[in-house]
Amino acid sequence: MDGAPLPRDFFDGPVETVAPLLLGSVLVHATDEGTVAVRLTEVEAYAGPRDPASHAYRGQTARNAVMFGPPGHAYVYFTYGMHYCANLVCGPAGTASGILLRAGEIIGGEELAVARRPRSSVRDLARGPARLCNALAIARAENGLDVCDPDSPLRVLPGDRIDAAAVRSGPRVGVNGGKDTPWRFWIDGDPTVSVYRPHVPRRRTAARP
DNA sequence: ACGCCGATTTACT
DNA sequence: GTAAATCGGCGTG
Repeated sequence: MDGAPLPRDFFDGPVETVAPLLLGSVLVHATDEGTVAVRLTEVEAYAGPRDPASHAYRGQTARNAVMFGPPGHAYVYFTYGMHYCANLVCGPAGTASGILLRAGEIIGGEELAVARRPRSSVRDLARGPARLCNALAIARAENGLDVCDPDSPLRVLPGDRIDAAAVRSGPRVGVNGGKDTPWRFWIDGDPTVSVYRPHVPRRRTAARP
């Protein structure tokens, strides 16, 4: 897995424009265990403070601070008490927009990815945002890394160009606000695209008599 | 095939 | 207190 990462200006544009162009690109994470690479097949765009579904909607906090920084950096957040999800910051600094990496196909280091996720089939290794982070060992330590830096352990490399006709879009997964915004993008027919689950409010888990 | 549920942190009301 | 950019296990059909 070699070659120059995507240039920073690739990410320096409207997030909903950049997100579909990111499909087919390759995210690489090198650790002391080895290197795993994933070809991105599904992403979601989140705009800044004007997008009710975005973590930046209510302004800057300690968690989302990276979103307010320069483009081309990884915003990794922890959710549901156990999972990590990764975004790539987009647009000019301060725009606070990001592209959630929802799914991909493992194209390098499959053995290591399987070792990290022994219960998953090969197809499921990075099929879902938290699974993708798990397979690539992306966690808190990777928050803020520059994916355009050739020396960074976490990088994004250009991939084969995806024909625009092969890119499909639809509503984002698991979000309440902005359901009418079709900012989920995926490669049509790719088996590693996550299964679409419409948002269903979960019943409260609290207070039982 | 599908539905329910628990795990358990973070941010916000 | 409670919902959240989730996942895997276990139940039922």
